[in-house]
Parts: sequence; structure tokens; C-alpha cells
Amino acid sequence: MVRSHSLYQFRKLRFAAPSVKKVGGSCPELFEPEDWRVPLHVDMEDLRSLAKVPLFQGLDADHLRAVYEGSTCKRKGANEVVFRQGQEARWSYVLLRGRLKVAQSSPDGHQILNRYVGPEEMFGCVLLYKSHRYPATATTVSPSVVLAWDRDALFCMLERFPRVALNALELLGEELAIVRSRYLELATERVERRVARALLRLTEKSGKADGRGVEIAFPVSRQDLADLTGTTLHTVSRILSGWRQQGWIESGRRRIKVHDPSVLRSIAEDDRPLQA
Amino acid sequence: MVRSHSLYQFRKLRFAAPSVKKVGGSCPELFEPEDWRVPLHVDMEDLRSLAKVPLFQGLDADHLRAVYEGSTCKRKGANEVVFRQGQEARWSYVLLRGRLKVAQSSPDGHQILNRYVGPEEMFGCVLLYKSHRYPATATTVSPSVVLAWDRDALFCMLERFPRVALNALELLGEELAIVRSRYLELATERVERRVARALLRLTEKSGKADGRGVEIAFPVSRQDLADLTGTTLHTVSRILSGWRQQGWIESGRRRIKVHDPSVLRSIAEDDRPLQA
DNA sequence: CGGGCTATTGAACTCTATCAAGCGTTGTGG
DNA sequence: CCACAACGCTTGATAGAGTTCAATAGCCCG
Repeated sequence: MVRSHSLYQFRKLRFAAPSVKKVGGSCPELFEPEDWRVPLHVDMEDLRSLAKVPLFQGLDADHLRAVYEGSTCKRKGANEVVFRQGQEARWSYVLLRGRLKVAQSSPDGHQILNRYVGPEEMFGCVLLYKSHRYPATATTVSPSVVLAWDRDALFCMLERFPRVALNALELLGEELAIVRSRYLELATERVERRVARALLRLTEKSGKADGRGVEIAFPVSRQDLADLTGTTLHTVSRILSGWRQQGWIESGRRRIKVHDPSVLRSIAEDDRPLQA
Repeated sequence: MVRSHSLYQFRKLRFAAPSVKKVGGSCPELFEPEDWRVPLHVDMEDLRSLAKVPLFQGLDADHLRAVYEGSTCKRKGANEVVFRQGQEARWSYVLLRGRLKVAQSSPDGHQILNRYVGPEEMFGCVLLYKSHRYPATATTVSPSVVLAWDRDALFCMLERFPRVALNALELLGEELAIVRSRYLELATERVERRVARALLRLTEKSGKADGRGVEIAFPVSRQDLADLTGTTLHTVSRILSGWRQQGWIESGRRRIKVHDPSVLRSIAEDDRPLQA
């Protein structure tokens, strides 16, 4: 599919000086100036968010608090890197607010997009990667707040709260099923269909509907879509142009709105459900 | 890649009457006639195998025994189906002896091969698939012995032995990393390289070396290799023919021997390591 | 206002799927 | 035990989806 080196594929990520601030769970006084956005009662708000995280379902308030206090809070602007492929994997993350993407690149400069991560999802979490290295790079798409646990805290947590381990097992299982279904898709469907599916998944997961259609709530470039579907931005551009001319969609710079999902669905047609 | 319906893709699996015999863990007297292969001390032998299963690392003898006694033993000939895609997922499995392949097919009749399973590996185990259905079909490649636990037994086990849950987490994580790396491969590498990688993985995992090279220890057809790499048996055949003419390999009916892995490695060349 | 990004589009090219046909082996049933 | 069917493999020819190459145009931010 993507064959050889194309300069377009080398995406220059802006490596803003990592304005990572570690914040002891319940020590708001440690906040640094750039954290002005954060009100002092952040604790309670984060805790409420935390309660919605699937990974922590089944924990009662006290346990949640304990989990929270073992965490480190990091705040990022848009387009910052949370961790980079190949780095030592010390932290496991949960996204509280914002949006980020997890991408993997091959040594020859090609890139694929593993997934977009939304609020309350865990990421970078394949606990103790055997290699002890992150297999992918996580980059924020919008300003984000993440909680992180280091190896020790994580193991502690898993030991104290077996329920969390079970949740993790379930979530990893889902993830695995999704990746497998994506693999099947990549191996058997043609590009247009893959793009349609990807778009549908994005709108379903994070679409903002208004009178004239559903728009993806965060910026997605053609290249992103290409990396997501295993093709090139050129092909994606052509396809979207076609759809736009048909009036199926509306799109601009890193912006896509689907007018009529049912049309896309018929392009993606198949009995097979879209996983996730 | 694989575009439209090709009769070749509809692989007629021989659905032998499932000669599944359920055997209470420690009740050898329940064995049915077809189990003549099995000596009476099967218990101890299976137990020893069980001790080597990564999923059960860290359990002591008593616990292993408990785990074993919660299991059901099933024996299969070659080319039998253990579970089928879409069936209700009641059982989780560990392969004790033999070899099997796990394949997924899309509604339009295309097929991909998720993985080959060797002794001591777990499969069909993404505990409690959310859908409660197996997402793939497992077929024996050689005569095999599997142990199975039903949902209840499994949860019991996870509850009694948190260590098993942690092991499972680690194994799933590895699995996920492998699938992701395979996805990256499929999206970015061309066919020849993918085939070379697949062959190398097979020989490394289950190669029998002799004076003139390394042979894959179980039957692998061109179609299998194609399903494994997301291409067609035609292309695989052409590629292998080429390599054979170069003297890199030697191959027959469902039989492949690699003379010089280093040559294949240079075809698959890249700094990227072959995940598993 | 200029310099990056991002997107659009045309044209050429090529990898690989698809179509088609044939061959040797295995194994099965008469 | 032989014959025939099924299976696995090989190979040539053809075509097409989608990558690659190239060039341009619009948009956003500093």
C-alpha cells in the first residue's frame, strides 16, 4: 500500500518543550503557573472523572481516592508528545480530558495511527511492556489532562484491587479484538471502504451533530485519515473530494463533517459490524 | 489487496464430526475408546506440561492441581475445528500438545490467519469476549490435546489466583503488541518482505534444523502463508518459486525448508525486529 | 506578509490481484 | 490395486487500484 519513502510521510511533529508538570495527587499547591486553567477544586473534578473510567469500575469512593492519590497529573497543550516510541515505559496513563492520538512508525519513516484516545480511556498501558519500551508515540490533539501511574504504583494498584486487573483484562481483550478486526479490514477491504469505515467510527465516537450533519469534534487531517486506514494522503484526498462533490460530506482544513452517515454506511456496506 | 471474491479463498475446511470427548481432570476412567492413545498416567504428564504454561507461571503444585482439576480435556485429530467464529464463547483453552491455527474470515469469504498456536500457549482466551462469541475459528493442524475451562471455572481461577490474572494481562499485552506490529507490517511493507518475515517467524518459532536448513515443523500451504501475510496464494507461490530457483529455500506440498535464514533476513531487512 | 502546513489534482507507473489453464500427488472408493 | 477425483502448486497473461511524482493553490499563524 504505502510503498516507499515519501517525504509527506515524515511528519514533523512539533516537539514543544514538554511542559509536563508532576503534581502530587492531592497537593494543588504544587501546581505551576501554566496550570492557571485549573481551579483549586480540581481534585474533586478529577475524582469524578476518574469514577467514570472503565478501568476503575467497581471501586468504591475510598479506593478511587487511593488510586487517585497514587497518580501524577500531567497537563499538555495541543500537539505535545506524552510519550515517544522507543522510550522507556515507566508510566501508564488515563486521559481525563482532551484528546490524543497514538501512532507507530516503521524505521523507514512510514507511520500508522493506532487509535484516537478520548476522555476516560487508558493508554500507554500495556502494563510492563515486555520490552520496557513504548511501542508507539502518543501526541495530544487538543489540550489534555492525563493521570499517570508509574510501574510501582501500577503494580500496587493491581495487587490491592484485583478488580482493576480484571477490568484491564477485559479492556485489553476489547482492544485486541478491535486491532484484529482492523487488521482483517486492511487485508481484505479496499481503500474507499476503509476510509468510510474510519470516518464512521470517528463520527460515532466523537461526532458533534448539528442540523446539517455530524462533524468530528477534533482536528483530523487527510494524512491522519491515511495513517488510520493504511493508505496515502493523496488517495484520501481524492476520495473525500469525490464524496464532497456528491454532497455526502463537507470538509476543510483538518475538518470533516458527514452529512449523511447512511450513505457512508452503504459504501462501507457489509454485514460486518464496525468494531468500536 | 485481496480484492473480490475468488473461489480459491473459500477454503473448504473438513468439518469432521467433532470427536470431542470431555474428560474430568482426574477421572481417567471416563476416557472414551478413542482415547486409547492416552496412557493412564496422563494426569501427571499433563500436569507437567501445565506447569510450563506461561499463563500459570508462579503457581505452586497444589494450585496447579486445582487449576487442572477445573479443566476439561479435549483431544482432536488433525484438521478438526476446536471452536468456530461466531459460536458462543463458553470455553477458554490452553494447548498442551499439537498445533493449531486461528483464522478469521470476513463475510465476503476472505480469510486471514491470526496466528499459529503451539504447545503451552493459551488461545480462545480473550476472557469473556464482550460479544460472547469467538471472533475466529481454531483448527488443529496436527493431532492435539487441549485443556479447556468454562466461563465459571475461569473466573473462579482468576479470583483464587490473582497471579494468573496478572500473567494473562502480560500475555494479552504481548499479543496486542504482536498484532499491532503485524498491522504496521501489512500497512507499510510489500508482499515479498511480509512473506519473508512470516517465514522467518515460523522457522524461529517452530523450525526443525538439519544439516541443510531449517524446516517448518508442521504443514503450511501456500494459502496458509497467503492468509498469514494478507495476499493471495498465487503471489506466494510465485515468490517461493523465485526463492527456490535462487536456492534460498526448498519446498514441497505444504512443506517449506529455509536453507539460509540470513538471506531471508536480508530480504526482510530493516532494523525493526520481528515481533515474536 | 511570508513561510509553513494542508489540501487538490493530473499523469505515469507498478505491484499485485485476477483470470485461466495445466500438472503432479495424494488418497479414496470401487 | 487401479482409476479418478480432490487438492496443492505452478505459471502466463491481463488489468486495475492505488502509489508515486509533480506542481499548484489556499489557509493560518507568527
